[in-house]
Amino acid sequence: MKSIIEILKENDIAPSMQRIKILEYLQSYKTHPTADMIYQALADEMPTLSKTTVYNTLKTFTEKGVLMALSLFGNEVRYEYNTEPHIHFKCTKCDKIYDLDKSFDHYNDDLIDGHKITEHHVNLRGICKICLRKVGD
Amino acid sequence: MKSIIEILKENDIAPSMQRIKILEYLQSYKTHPTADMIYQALADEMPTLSKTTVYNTLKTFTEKGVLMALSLFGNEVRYEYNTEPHIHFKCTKCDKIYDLDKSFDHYNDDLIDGHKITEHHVNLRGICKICLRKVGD
DNA sequence: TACTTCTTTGTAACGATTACAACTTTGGAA
DNA sequence: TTCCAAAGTTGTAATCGTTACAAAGAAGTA
Ligand SMILES: [Mn+2]
Ligand SMILES: [Mn+2]
Ligand SMILES: [Zn+2]
Ligand SMILES: [Zn+2]
Repeated sequence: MKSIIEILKENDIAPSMQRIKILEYLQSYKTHPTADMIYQALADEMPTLSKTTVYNTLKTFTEKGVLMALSLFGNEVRYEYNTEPHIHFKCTKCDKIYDLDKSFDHYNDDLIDGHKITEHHVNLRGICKICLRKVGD
Repeated sequence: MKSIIEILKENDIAPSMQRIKILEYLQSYKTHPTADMIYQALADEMPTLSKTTVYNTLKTFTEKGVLMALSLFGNEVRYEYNTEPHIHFKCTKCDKIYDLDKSFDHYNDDLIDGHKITEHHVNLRGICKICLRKVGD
């Protein structure tokens, strides 16, 4: 598997400690965290880390295509390490985000009604299986 | 066609002047406006209107199912008067939002992997036909 | 070394939204 | 009618996520 430093270099991003740790975090935790969640998670290990650095880094990563930024019902942006196209489901009870591997037609690089499509997101909302079970109690 | 007052009453919402004007606006202008855009548009006609009222009203309408709230790439919520399921496309150049009538499998009321689906959004991003033409210049 | 550029940091500012408490309107009892 | 409780509206302050900015630090290069 490709190392984090290799991934960064391939994308013309200098591999600073901050950037390595942030990408490492997103590679390990597939929870679609917000910038703040990432900051909180790394703050112990890196006491001098600045939240601005987290935002800067996420911006850089997203622009270079290393990460995907998601807008999933709410006014905060969530990030994930880039993977195959997949569907997102967010539970209205517990706010957890699930990846669904259901297939769907995706139109990236297509032209629809004359518009050039560069991103395609399918976002579902509802009550997750765990919360459904709790409601039944 | 059903009157605005009828729509409100059917949904157990008392038809105040503010609520009528806000729903009227969303019925007439299919631009997926933000709360602030609605406020700005109505402020001339209703000088005492409060932005809080706009937020309260949009919340009520959304909870009652009169409106749909959309999260389309960005940290502000957009609203539209409820219609048939359709795809949204947002231009990264001009930020305009287009409705696309392309059909897609939608899973409302279905169960996927044990999760109960209540909302299904398909959001595309790219460069709209108008901005594509400008780029060519 | 000195210089340039990139990166990080802390603070302030910003935009969207919510909390809250006071005020106003409404729709029934009495 | 008059009175009151509930519902609705308003303005202000607070909060949250994010961005702007300028200073400080690190790294690379001649
Ligand atoms: Mn995902
Ligand atoms: Mn629409
Ligand atoms: Zn849940
Ligand atoms: Zn455009």
